[in-house]
Amino acid sequence: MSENNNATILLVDDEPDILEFMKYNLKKEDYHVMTAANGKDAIQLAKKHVPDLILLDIMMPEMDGIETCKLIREIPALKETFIVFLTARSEDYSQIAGFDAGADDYVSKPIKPKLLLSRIKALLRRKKGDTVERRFTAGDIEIDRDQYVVLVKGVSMDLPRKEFELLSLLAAKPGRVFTRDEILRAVWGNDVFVGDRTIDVHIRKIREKIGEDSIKTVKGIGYKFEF
Amino acid sequence: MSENNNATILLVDDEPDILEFMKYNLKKEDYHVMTAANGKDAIQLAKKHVPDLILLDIMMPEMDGIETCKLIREIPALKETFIVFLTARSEDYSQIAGFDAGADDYVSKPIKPKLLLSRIKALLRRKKGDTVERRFTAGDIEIDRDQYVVLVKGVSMDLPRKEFELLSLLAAKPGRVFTRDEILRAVWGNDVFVGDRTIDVHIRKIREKIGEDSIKTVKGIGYKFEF
DNA sequence: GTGCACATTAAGAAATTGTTAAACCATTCA
DNA sequence: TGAATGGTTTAACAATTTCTTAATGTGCAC
Repeated sequence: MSENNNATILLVDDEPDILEFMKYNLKKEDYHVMTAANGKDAIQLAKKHVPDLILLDIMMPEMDGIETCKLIREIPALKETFIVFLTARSEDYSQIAGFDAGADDYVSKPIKPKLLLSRIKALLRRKKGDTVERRFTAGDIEIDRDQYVVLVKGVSMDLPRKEFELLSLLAAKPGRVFTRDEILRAVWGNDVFVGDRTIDVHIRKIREKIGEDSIKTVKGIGYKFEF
Repeated sequence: MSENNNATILLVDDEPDILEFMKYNLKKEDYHVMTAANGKDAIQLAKKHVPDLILLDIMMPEMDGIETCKLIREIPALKETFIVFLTARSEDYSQIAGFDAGADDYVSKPIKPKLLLSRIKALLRRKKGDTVERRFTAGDIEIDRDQYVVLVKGVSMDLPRKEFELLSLLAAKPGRVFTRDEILRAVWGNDVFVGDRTIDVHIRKIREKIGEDSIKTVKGIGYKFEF
């Protein structure tokens, strides 16, 4: 059974067979798929229907993947879009200069559907441009994203994922109020819908663990972290 | 019981009370402690008896911590020395520009001995400018990548390749969480994809051999090595 | 008092990891 | 070549943890 992946993926490759093959595999996973046979078409399409992720073959006649990638990166509307390069196996990771061009990942041919899908999933899970501090302090709590722990007055405790992300979000900007919508988008992602009370429950658990008045309720708006 | 910390630490602070307090705590842990009340003296001392780590108060009359730090960083003999800033709570992490000046870490006042000590330990554990150590120790396991051997409490045991690489990866950065994706790429390579449970099985075997709680599960994220 | 927004709790759903055994694979050795 | 061996991966299922929901309570504003 496939999950609900409503993300849109743009496939760019000059070989129709590969295009078909990948399209088949992606559709099976409920992704919305668009295809283009060259860089120029790809850019046109991407501008029109902004995709969440672009799978870009490196070797293409006329405009190659690197070139296409650079052009895409200059389009403001596509700032949030992930770009994954498809490379021939022989090409070396460090050689391809794909990352300089603005790629987020690369997968080498021949394509293994399972690998490709897991990579796509991993990318879509994280949000673009999320340059969060790896470690910061707020009052007497300290958050270390590398270790995935929060220290309360120097004592380490580990919160489960949602609690950690939620606290992390609030504590990163002490005093600033986050609306429920903001919290939802940041912690749960753009296309996840959970009940109204779900956030409350997580807040409750955090308060239980790090102190009742660490997180303040701003009625009608949302929550904020204060110290 | 304190371990054998023969590292030398230079304490720099203009407040005698704080100096005493920290000296007491560090000595209790068997560190060799030197103190200085201002930046100038600190530099003199550091040149003479090269310390492993310098604890440097930011706010000091005459020459402040930042300035002192910059000067220290220009002394070749102190290239390997870690510098940790002591900041007042209110000062913001990003504002202090301490990292630009060449600091390796910072701890905010009021000083909590436990936190401070754990930071110091963490720093001293890794050697300055280390990429992938060929040989390193983490808790009571010791890994020698050249000989492909791991010693547990001094007893050598040979793990098969995958287990060795996996343990090696985690133990090289104690405390830091590695996601399954990261582990896959590091141990199996970028192009290989193995089933979801494969990593678990290897983790299990490692735990069997070097102790159940050597590797900690961080649900929803990955694994980390701790001691 | 009524309505609205949030708080609390406990239960069951969902997701993730643990465990085991067996299949698979490559290499060595007779 | 063909067992034998040790290592790796898979698959099935168990165990566990985390998440979400739903029901109910509380307090404040109008």
